[in-house]
Amino acid sequence: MKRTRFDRDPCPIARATDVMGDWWTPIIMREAFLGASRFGDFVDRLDVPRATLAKRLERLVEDGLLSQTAYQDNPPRYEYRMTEKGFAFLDVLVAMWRWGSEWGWPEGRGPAVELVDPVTGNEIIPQVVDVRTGEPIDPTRLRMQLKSSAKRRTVKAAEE
Amino acid sequence: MKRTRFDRDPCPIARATDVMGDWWTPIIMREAFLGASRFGDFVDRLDVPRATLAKRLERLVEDGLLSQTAYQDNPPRYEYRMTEKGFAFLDVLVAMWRWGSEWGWPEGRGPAVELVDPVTGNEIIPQVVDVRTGEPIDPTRLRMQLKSSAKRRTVKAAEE
DNA sequence: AAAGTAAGTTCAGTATTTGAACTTACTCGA
DNA sequence: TCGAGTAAGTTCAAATACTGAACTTACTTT
Repeated sequence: MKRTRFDRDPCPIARATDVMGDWWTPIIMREAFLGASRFGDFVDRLDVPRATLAKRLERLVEDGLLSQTAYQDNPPRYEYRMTEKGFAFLDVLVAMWRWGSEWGWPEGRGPAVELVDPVTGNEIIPQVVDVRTGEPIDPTRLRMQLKSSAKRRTVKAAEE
Repeated sequence: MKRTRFDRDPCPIARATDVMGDWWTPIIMREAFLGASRFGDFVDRLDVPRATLAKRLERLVEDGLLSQTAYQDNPPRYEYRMTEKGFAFLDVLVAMWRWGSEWGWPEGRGPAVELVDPVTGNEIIPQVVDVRTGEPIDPTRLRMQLKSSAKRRTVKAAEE
């Protein structure tokens, strides 16, 4: 019996879960973003078990969030770098940051870290919005449904 | 040996990972948001193993993302409902949706589902932005650091 | 009275995670 | 040139976690 995989699921949330739902993976991506690139960088920063780390890096490379570049041949040694797909994933990490900051500590306390723009020095406060309106997502006005293109096709088929 | 927990980690991403990094949890939260409330609702919609589901619901209640309300006494039966903390988590799901939609399918294909506003009928395209500027997060201008309040205290101490 | 329902729990077999020790192929300093 | 050090894994055994199927409990319906 292996773990149920979501990589063929029609829902984008399930597909994302399949990639980043492995224990340690979001934290490994955080460190990759913060500059870790070699195996030892991750080991030094994270006390993650080496066996687990090796498996996670392998999968992240397979899934295209990290790329592997040899920096030495014998023995072969690699550097792991964020790909475009990996950078895009940052939005998820940042949404987790926001939620974790707001809800991850007991009342009255909060994290001792913050997000800043190194150019302006301003604090960055992430928020998820709708591109069309620029407004935050309203949970009471959010539905998931078959795409209108698929719907249209169905309607069209029904009309014929 | 038990799994390394991140619920005391100083990083908000780690705290979020601790809650939602369990396999099935994001998908269970998706269904809860879509209206599932009883044990059987989740079983019907998700073919999740009942034992796993029971454990996840228990932990989500413990962590305050779902609340448990008895709708019958003997035998005791509960309804699981989203709390404010659970609704806030929707931002993370929605960020996962966006990333999953864009990167979870092979080139040229995409998911057959979409997010819509049921009032206007418009598609909702989620994006993570900085509240201050309204602009998307630029991965090259994002640093995580000790909070300025902590820094200020240090600077002040140094000045004295 | 028998069958069905709802929400779990129990079970045994796999799979995964963990920490510690081991491996490989250099590189450096004495 | 010998021994120690480094880097990136791999291997191992023990502990957990996940899975699907069967079981339980206390009603409710036919």
